[in-house]
Order: sequence, then structure tokens, then C-alpha cells
Amino acid sequence: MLKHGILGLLNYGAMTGYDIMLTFKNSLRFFWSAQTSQIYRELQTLKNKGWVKDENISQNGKPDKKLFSITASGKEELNRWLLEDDTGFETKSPILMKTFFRGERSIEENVEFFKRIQAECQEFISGMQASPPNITKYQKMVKNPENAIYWKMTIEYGIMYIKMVNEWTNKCIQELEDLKNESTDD
Amino acid sequence: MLKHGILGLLNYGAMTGYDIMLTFKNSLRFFWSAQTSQIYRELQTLKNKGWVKDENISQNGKPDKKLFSITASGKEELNRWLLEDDTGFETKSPILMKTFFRGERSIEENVEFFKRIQAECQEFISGMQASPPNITKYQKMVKNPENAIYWKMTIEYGIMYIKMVNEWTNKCIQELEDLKNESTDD
DNA sequence: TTAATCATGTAACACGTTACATGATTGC
DNA sequence: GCAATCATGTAACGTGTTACATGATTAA
Repeated sequence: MLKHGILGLLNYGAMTGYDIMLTFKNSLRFFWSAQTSQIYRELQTLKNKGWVKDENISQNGKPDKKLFSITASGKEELNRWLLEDDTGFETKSPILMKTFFRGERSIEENVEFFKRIQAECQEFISGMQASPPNITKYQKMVKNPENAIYWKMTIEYGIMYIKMVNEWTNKCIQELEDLKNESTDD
Repeated sequence: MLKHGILGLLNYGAMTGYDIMLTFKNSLRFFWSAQTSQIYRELQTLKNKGWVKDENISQNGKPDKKLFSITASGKEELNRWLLEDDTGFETKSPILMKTFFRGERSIEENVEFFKRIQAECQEFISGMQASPPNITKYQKMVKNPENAIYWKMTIEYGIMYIKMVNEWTNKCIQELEDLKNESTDD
């Protein structure tokens, strides 16, 4: 997936590894993360496959930078990926792994667990309001302004997802509190 | 995460690698997947760490099997993991990666993309109805029947998540169709 | 002068996937 | 006789994380 994420970004315009890292950090952060170590490695792999090419740019005083751009065969690969059957629906959910085995801990501790998730939902929303993925900035950068509709869709998903998780944790906490009351009633 | 998933299962009772694979396939499938190759490797790692031990069981005629069980230090590790701050909230979403870059393809193709996701939502629901994660079976196996409440929570999450994704794809398709109508109006 | 930002990476390890390999028993 | 299930793995590769390493410029 990261390979195609990088191809997709380079398809908007040439970038350095550092630019790519910043884009992941600023705009894709809520659905994908990537360290520079991985990005630089993948850029080498993409170059070996002939999907991207690089150009050394010397800067006054500053060290050189490498500008990467997508090639014709890179565009082909990007489109192959977009057209393949796999929608990417199956995901792994660490949050559910941790929930599944909570029978080992006390009800009180588990209420705390769900409250911590709620706090993270809140953080996510605050982070989104403080620096929303900067769509208008990208819109200017890219020739085709229709791209923005798909960017907005990912944000809409993010919001709906957070609301859902928040609602789910409320239910979970309610169930645990009902259970606690039942046992004290005996 | 897989390490702790395996520890969590062995905490319910001794199992072979094959049993663990079946449990992932039958009951944890909608939030985690694991191949036998990975399971057998992790079991060796867990054994080297002293978190599990194994016992060879000879069977009449059949080849031996290895029964794995959790050790005292394995239980400690399981509890350390359950109590650590990380809730596992951050996930990677391949579905959003594929959505983000769809500006490269036509509106018609992208409507198809979202309809394929809806079909997968439907498959998920059918699969859930055909063979729901068998809670009552586990409940008998385990001493503490309170575990079931957490298993049910993961299923509840699964259902809420699918509903959300389905709703989201409806919105996406609606937006794309509005866009199509606007452009034909010109 | 100190922290942040720009800019590029290597090394080692951890985790996940795909393909291959073997062989017995059980049910149709 | 054939497919499914039980049962165990290896090898190679792909992807992701953590820690380390370097060094210039810019703003407080």
C-alpha cells in the first residue's frame, strides 16, 4: 500500500522524500503513517522498478536534495492498482484484540480502558479542528480540482468512524455498569 | 499483537498450533487474520521467551501433536499488555488509501468501486449470519463466563462498523451522482 | 544558544504473506 | 478413489518499527 501511496502523491507533482513524509504526517495521518526510514527505502524500490525517477537539485549552501517524479510505467502501475478488484476492505483491528481478552481484568479497569478510547476520540476531533487536512492548499497544487471530492470522502469517513467508536464505547461502559449493579444487588 | 492474541487464547486452555489457527479463522476472523506459517513461528518465539511451554502428545496411529500451554510468566506478560496505556486506536486503512487517489479514474469507475465495497459489507453480514462467532461454545470451555461480554462487544463493534461503512459508501455514491448530473446540466 | 525545520539515510529487528512440502485419517 | 480435515513446518520475500547518524539553516 505505501508504494502506491507514494506513487499517488508523486502523480500530483515531483517531491523529495522529506516532502512525502510531511504529506503523510499532515494530510494522510488519520489513515496511514510512515517513517522516513521506510519512505526512503520504498523510493529506492520504486526507482529500481522504474516507476519513479530522481534528479539531484543543488541548493545554495544547503545540501543537495533529490526530487522524485513519477514515470510513464509508474502511472500505469498506479492505475493498475486503482482498478484491481481488491477494495482493501479487510483490516486488522488492534482495538478489538485488546477488547476480546479483557475478561482477564476487573470491570473497573475495563471501564477505564473504554474511557481512554473516548479520550483518544476527543483528541482526534480536536486535532482535526486545530489543523484539518489542508484540502484547499492541495487543490491549487493539482491540475484536476475534482480530486478534492475524494479527499473530502476520506475525511467524512474519519468523522463517521470516530463517532461510531465513541458510541460503541458508550454502549460498552453502560453494559459494564449494568453488570456491576446486578452483582451488588445480589 | 499476534503474540498477545495467542497468549490470550492459550490462557483459556492448552491448544495446538492448528487449534489456534482454527480459532483465528472461526472466531477472530473479522478483526484479525493469521496464517499457520506465522502462528508456528510465533509459538517458537513465545517458547523462547518462556511465555508458553509445549508437550508432545502421541496419538494412536496419528502423528504426534504439540500441545501448547501458557506459563506463569506468560500470564504476567498477557496482563502487562492488557494494562499498558496503548489502546490500539491507531490503525491503517487500505480502503481510504484507495479512495484518496481515485481522482485519477472516472466517476463511473469510482461508483463501481463503492458498490463493490457495499457488496463486501453484504458478504460480511451474510457470513456473520451463516456462522456467527460461536460464543456459547467458548463460554462452556472457559471457567469465567463473564468473558463472553467482551466477545459480544467485539461483535457489536463489527456490526456498527459495517453499518457505518455502508452508510458512507451511500453518501459517496450520492455525491458522485450529483457531480455527474451537474456536469450534464451545463 | 537552543530548538525547530530541512534533508538524507543505515542497521537491525519485528511482523505479515505467499508458496512450497509432507503425510495420516475420516467421510462421501 | 477423492476431497476435506488434522497436523507440522521451512524459505523467501515484503512491509513496518525503532534506534542511530549526520549536518546545515532559520527563528525565538
